Amino acid sequence: MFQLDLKSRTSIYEQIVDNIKELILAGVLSVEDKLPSVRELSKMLTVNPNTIQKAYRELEYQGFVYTVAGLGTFVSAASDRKVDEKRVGEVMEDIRRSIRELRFLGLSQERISELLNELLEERGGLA
Amino acid sequence: MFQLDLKSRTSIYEQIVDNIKELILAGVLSVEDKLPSVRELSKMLTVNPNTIQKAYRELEYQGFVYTVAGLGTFVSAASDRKVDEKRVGEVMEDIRRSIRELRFLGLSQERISELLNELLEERGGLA
Amino acid sequence: MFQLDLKSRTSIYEQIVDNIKELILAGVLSVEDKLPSVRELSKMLTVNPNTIQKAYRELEYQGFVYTVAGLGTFVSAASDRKVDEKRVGEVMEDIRRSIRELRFLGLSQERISELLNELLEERGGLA
Amino acid sequence: MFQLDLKSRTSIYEQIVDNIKELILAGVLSVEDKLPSVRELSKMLTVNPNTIQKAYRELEYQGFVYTVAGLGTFVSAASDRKVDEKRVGEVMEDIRRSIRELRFLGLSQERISELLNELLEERGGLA
DNA sequence: GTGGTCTAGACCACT
DNA sequence: GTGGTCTAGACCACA
Repeated sequence: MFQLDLKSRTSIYEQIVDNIKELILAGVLSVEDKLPSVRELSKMLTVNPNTIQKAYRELEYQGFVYTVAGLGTFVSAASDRKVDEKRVGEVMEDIRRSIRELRFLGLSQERISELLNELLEERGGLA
Repeated sequence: MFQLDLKSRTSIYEQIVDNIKELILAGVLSVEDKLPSVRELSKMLTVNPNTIQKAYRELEYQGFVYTVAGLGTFVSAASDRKVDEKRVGEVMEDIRRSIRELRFLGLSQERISELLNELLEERGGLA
Repeated sequence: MFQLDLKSRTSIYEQIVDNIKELILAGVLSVEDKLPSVRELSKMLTVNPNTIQKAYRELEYQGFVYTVAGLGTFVSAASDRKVDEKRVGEVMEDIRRSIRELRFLGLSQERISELLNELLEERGGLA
Repeated sequence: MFQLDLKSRTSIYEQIVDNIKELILAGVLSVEDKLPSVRELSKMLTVNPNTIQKAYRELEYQGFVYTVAGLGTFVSAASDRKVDEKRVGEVMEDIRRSIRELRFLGLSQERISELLNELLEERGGLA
C-alpha cells in the first residue's frame, strides 16, 4: 500500500494519515471504498494496531473517512462533508508556514507567486 | 521584539527561530548586528533560557547567526546561509497537497486562488 | 420501511429500535400489528439477521412488542410500555448541557431558540 | 475533582471529557486555567495516563482546551474559538436524539416545548 | 470478523 | 516536569 519511514521526524500515525489522505486525494481510494481493517493494515505495515486506529480516528476527525463499528472504515463522500471552515483554516495555516519557509530559503516574492500559480493550474487526480 | 503564540502546535523554540529568521530576512536585523543575550531574550519573552539557547543553536546550525564566546551572538553574512534546493522541492510538495485538500473540502478554484493571493500579500513588502 | 444511516455513530441495532419505536408512537404500527419477521426485515434493510434479532429483543425488553414463538412479533398495548420518570430527568439534563455548550460555542440566545424550535417542528405532527 | 462511574456504559475517557466540559461550562474552570497534568489526573482518578490523554485530546478537538507540550493543558478562551459549525451540528444532533427520546418516554409535544423553554430561560454559570 | 477501550510500561522532545 | 508516541496484549460490543 505504502511505505513508512521509521527514521522520519514525522510520527508513524501521522505518516499513515498523510499517506491515506494522499491516496484519497489522488483518487486511488474512491468514495465508499473500504480501507484495510485496523488489524490488516497493522500486519501490512508491522505497526501496532493502536497506532493504526489512532491514524484512522484522525482521518475521521478530518472528514476523510467514516467508521461503522463491526463493519469497517470507509472513504467519505465529498458531498457529505459540509465545508469545514475550521479545517480550511488549518490547511491555510499550513500553507502560510510553507510560504514563510520558501522566503527563508531565499526565494523572491515573484518566484513564489509563479510557483503557486503553476500549482494552481495543475488539476491532479480529483474525481 | 515579537510575539509568541503558545496555542500554536509549533514548538516555542521553533517559533523563535522562525521569527528571528524573518527579522533578518526583512532587514530589521542587519549583518553583524548583535542579538539579545539568551538571558535578555528569555526575560523579554518570559520563556525558559534553555528554550532560547536551543533556538540560537538552531539558527547557528542554519548559518543565520554565529556566536563568539564571551561576546554574544551576531547575524551572519548572507553568503553563509544554507540554501537547500531539495528542501524547496519538499515544501512545494506540501503546498501541492494542501491545495488538493482545499479542493477536496469543496472550495472552488477561484476561492483557492483568492486565499493564496491574500497569503502572498500578507508580508508582501518583505521580498 | 425506514432508512438506516451507516455513518451515524449510533449502532445499527439502536437505530432500528429507535425507528420502530417511532413508527409505533406515530401510529403507523398499531397495537397487535405484526412486525416483519427477522429474516424479512433483514433483507429489507440488508442487515445481518443477528442485528435485527438484537433490536427486537431490546424492543421486547422495553415493552413495545411481544413475541409469540412460531407466530411472530407484535406491537404491545400502550399500557405495557415502561415509563421512566428518572430517565426523563436524565435526558433533560443532557439537553441542559447541550444548550450550555451552544452558548459556549458563541450562539446567541435567539439563535438557540430558533434552532430548538426547528427541531421541535421537525416531527411536530407526531404528538 | 470528580468521580468516575466504572459501572457506566459510558467509557471512562468520555466520562472525563463530559465532566471537564461541565466544569468549564459551569465556570468552575475559567479561561487560561491549567488543567491537572496527565499524570496528576491519572493518579487522582487511578486511571491509566493514556486514557487521560485521550480525553484531553478529545477536549482539544472540541475546542475546549489547548495544549502546550512541556507546559500543560489549558482552558481555551471562548473568543479564540471561531463558531465551529461542525461542532454546532453535532450538538444539535445530540439534542435531536434527546427530544426523540422524550417522545418515546411518552411526553407530549406541548410538554416537551414547555420544558425546553424552561431550560432556555435558565442562565447558568457562564462568565 | 469489525472497531473501541483500557492497562502497563517504555521512550522521546520540549520547557 | 510537561505532553506525545508507541508497543504488547487483553477484553468488550456489534455485525
